[in-house]
Amino acid sequence: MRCYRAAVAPDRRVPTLADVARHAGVHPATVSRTLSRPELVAPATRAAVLAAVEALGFEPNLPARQLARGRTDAIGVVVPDITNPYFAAIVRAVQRSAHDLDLAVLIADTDGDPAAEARALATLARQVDGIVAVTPTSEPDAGRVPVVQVNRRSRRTPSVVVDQRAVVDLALDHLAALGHRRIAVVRGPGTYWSAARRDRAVEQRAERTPRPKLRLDPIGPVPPTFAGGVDAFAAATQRSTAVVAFNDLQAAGLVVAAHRAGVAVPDACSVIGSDGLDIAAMTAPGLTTVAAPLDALGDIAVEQLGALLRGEAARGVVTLTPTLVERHSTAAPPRTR
Amino acid sequence: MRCYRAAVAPDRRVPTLADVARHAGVHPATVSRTLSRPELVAPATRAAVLAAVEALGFEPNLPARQLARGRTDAIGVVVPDITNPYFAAIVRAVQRSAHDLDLAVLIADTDGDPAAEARALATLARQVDGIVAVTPTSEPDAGRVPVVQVNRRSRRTPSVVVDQRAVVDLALDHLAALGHRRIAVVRGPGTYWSAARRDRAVEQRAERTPRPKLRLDPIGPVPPTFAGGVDAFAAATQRSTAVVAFNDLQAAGLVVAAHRAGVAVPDACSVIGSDGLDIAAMTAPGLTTVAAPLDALGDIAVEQLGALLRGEAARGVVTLTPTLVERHSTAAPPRTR
DNA sequence: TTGTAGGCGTTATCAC
DNA sequence: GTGATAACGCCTACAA
Repeated sequence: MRCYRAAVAPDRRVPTLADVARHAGVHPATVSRTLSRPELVAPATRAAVLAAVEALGFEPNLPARQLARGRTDAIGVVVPDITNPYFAAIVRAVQRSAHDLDLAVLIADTDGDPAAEARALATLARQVDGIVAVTPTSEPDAGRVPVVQVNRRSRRTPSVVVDQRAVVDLALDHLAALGHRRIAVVRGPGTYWSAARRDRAVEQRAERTPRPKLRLDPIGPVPPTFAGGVDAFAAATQRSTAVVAFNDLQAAGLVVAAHRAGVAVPDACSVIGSDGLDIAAMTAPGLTTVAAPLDALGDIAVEQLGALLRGEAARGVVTLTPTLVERHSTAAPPRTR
Repeated sequence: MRCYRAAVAPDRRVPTLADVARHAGVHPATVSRTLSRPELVAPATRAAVLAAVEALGFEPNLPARQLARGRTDAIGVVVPDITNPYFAAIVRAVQRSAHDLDLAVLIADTDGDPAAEARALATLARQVDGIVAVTPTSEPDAGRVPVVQVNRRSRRTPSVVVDQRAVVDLALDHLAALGHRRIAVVRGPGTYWSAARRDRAVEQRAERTPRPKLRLDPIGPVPPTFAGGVDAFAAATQRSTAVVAFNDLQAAGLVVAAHRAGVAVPDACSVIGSDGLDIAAMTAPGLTTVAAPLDALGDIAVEQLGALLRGEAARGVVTLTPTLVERHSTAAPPRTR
């Protein structure tokens, strides 16, 4: 069996600023300046320095730079589960935006465990300048570094959230327009900030009683997973002609459970999801869903964090508006046909 | 609107080793020792130091430590797209294993762009001790830091791969046992190492002609996506009674396309996926699939990298064996019923 | 425009 | 067992 070893440079250690300076015949400080503030250095020396940098293949040692500068130029992002497409989408957006700001991204996956979350925060806090926390179930405390929260608002930190009332209205208005009058609304976990928020929106909607008047059946709380959706199907379709899921995973579960039960979607039962994940397009029929602006969620979180890092004030709470994506899991209720 | 600023400690700067030393009435070196090699310090002093650490809320400055130690205790992982559940699963595994080794994880998402990939590698290489590269389309060159590749073998670096021949055999044997004799095999992108590998396995299988003799229809190359699967459906079912997809995303697309075309799965057409993602359980019918040991892929990659970092030799190539997960997208071909 | 010098916070090698 | 001291590699007033 072939074996491999770390490719240790056989003789030459990695070049430092001093090496470059020697090679270019200038002082180390000049090299440093050439790299960080080129405009402060004469074109001729600059060229010489850059040539030397090139020749030696010099790359600044980041820990040294971080130590001297007092910052890491990295941010952390903590999510419960990176394999959940919802969080993956946010992480991707964060990663991109951070990259545009020349910030590295450290990631921590907490498995949804509050203890792991606290640990992750503490660990991250020591090696990044700021943190984007996507922690549905608990409020993060990162100690010294600034935090921006996604999908949870708090008094202590800026945050960017999705307007849950708009989610509810978009879903219910759509179903109402199709002719549904009795609608099951699947609740998310009681521990989720956004679920609590949505519950309230549903209650308020019931109180506001806009026309047409809807009868709303709260179901659950139900885990925000595919399995949760499967399990909730029976209860959800007991009395209602349509179901609003807490998220797309649940909605996909509902659709599959309907299929198994021989219930036609959307003809016998409408299902509407939430989040607008890619998988919503991958069910049969394709899922009508209330799409959250996932990229924007991440982008704005990073933007806010960037402002904080520059010492600027960040807006307290940014509320993003969802949009309805119509596919084929919703239609008029059976009796009106 | 409420505004927030970075929580700058109003008066007290963050405590350093020297502060702790002063507080405990010992020399800074003793504090350092207490933290990194407690067994070398007298119990009494140790207690005093730890008390001081506690009292001041001291946490070592990582960049300083990294500079002094000459290592970062972090690894990087680069993937084409973190929102692809396949890569997300690997990242999760990497993240966990790394955590167990007290290594932080930096993540880079390259969007499948080779240029971005090279950039990501270069950037990562400067801030981590090693890299796990999941780059299906190209061979990474990270310069000075050791690299372990996932799902691609190379002469230069250790790697951990899935046995593509076993994937092919598992899928074809399963279909053959059900009675299928003419089977479409959807090819992955020509740029993927694993796709090339699988193509070869398919060819070899055709040559080996085990009984029963199968007629294999290669389809594509087809993008390894849901849309790719949808598009490939017509061609794949032209002449065959079963389709082997390149991965689960494609398989899900095939199933949905079948549904749209009014073709019953598995009664009229069997579909088998590959990878064993969560979404394979989320289609209707549930996807029979050849599951790759995704967690093991990540775990072993980190393990190998860990060995490299400790200066030990790593095994050259670790080949992992997939397993068949039977669900409900495969059945006997129509004519045998 | 460039050089000087001190410091960033920790570790490691010595003596004591 | 503990203290002194010199790196680690870079940055940045400040001086020239």
